Amino acid sequence: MSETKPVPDIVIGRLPIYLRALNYLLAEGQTITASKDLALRLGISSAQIRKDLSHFGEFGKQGMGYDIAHLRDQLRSILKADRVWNMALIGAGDLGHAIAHYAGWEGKGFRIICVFDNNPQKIGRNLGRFQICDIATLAERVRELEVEIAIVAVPAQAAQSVVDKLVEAGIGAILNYAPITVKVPAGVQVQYIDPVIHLQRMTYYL
Amino acid sequence: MSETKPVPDIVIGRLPIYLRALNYLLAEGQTITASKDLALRLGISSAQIRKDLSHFGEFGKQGMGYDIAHLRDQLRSILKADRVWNMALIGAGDLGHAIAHYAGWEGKGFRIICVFDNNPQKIGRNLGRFQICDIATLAERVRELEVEIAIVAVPAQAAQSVVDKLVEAGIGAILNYAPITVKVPAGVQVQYIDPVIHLQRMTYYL
DNA sequence: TAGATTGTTAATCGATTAACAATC
DNA sequence: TAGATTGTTAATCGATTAACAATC
Repeated sequence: MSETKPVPDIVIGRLPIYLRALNYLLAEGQTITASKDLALRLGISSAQIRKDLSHFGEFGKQGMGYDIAHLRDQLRSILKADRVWNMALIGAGDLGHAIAHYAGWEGKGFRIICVFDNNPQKIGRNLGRFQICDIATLAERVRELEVEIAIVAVPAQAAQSVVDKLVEAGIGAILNYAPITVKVPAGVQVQYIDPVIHLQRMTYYL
Repeated sequence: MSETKPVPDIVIGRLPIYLRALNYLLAEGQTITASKDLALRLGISSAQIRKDLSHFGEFGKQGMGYDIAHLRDQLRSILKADRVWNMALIGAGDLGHAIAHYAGWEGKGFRIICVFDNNPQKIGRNLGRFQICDIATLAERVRELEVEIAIVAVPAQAAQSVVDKLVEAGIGAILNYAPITVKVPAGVQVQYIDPVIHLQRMTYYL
């Protein structure tokens, strides 16, 4: 009888946007905000923001709004952004190179701790501060290093087989930069980053 | 009386995914596909694919499915992906560097043709094959070079003012890598790329 | 023809919004 | 207290799906 409906994916998808905005407001030195303020900043209705938050509890005070630091902490907790996540990077090409050097992770609780490739020319060489490992050693290293998230930066043709290996190795979340939709078993999370897709979503309107 | 409802944004958002899959099938040497095939590959219902396409015309044959090359051409035309778009890159930091060197654009009809920064230390220097220009010269260069799309790769604190300058200069589409939601007038397109947002959308489920 | 798949309609499902009592 | 804003309900809106006649 304790049928709790899961929070819709679309709501979860907005929480990181809220969290990002709250961090920004904090950095600006603000301490209080209202759903109307956030709504104006984010281009989302205030009712939607309140409704989204209400899935998780009551974080505001009537007449006052929200304590930014408090709401930030709550969202970090809900999203599990209050801990550090170990990530593996698969693919040591140009794209992998850029991702490995990207600074935006650290400080947000995400860190790349190992890099894999299947090219014998690359294995053993360095990519930034990492030694490139043979993808054949993926499963054991993922276990040893307690990797929970993988970033896929291999060519489209290789992506599905890499993803299969990752799933096999017990990875639960994959950030896929390869320009292809991949198949994963239910329960494994995949998110996509493909700039071309975003650009084509805009050119239609130009 | 010619009230034509615009095609929903969410439908436009899926078209590039379809196009990407069709290109992949073509590269694999296939010539025909059915909505059921695509559905299986993309994790989308076949009814939805057919409905999405029906907004733009009748591209299939009953009993047969779709000619891949033909449907690909149609989608390219709808999305205006059958021409070349000139892009300006704003921000010559680490992220801008990675974006400028990213190879995935060319061949898809997108090309960066100029790079801007506001740092006097950087202006005049080279970023890859580009000489970094003063952002103060943005408007005139955008006009001269017929730039229609901008990629924003500046720190969050600078993003809104850069976006304001871009809008002022007549840019109609912005791909924003800065981790902040920006305000633009109606009619200006913005798409966001922030890996942290994608990662946080997954950790909730882990 | 028989089999398959489209394009489209109507039904279902889910998400957004408007409105307001509760309350700080 | 008066004013403001939350959390939540009910109404609206829009998107997805199931089903099937049309037809290749």
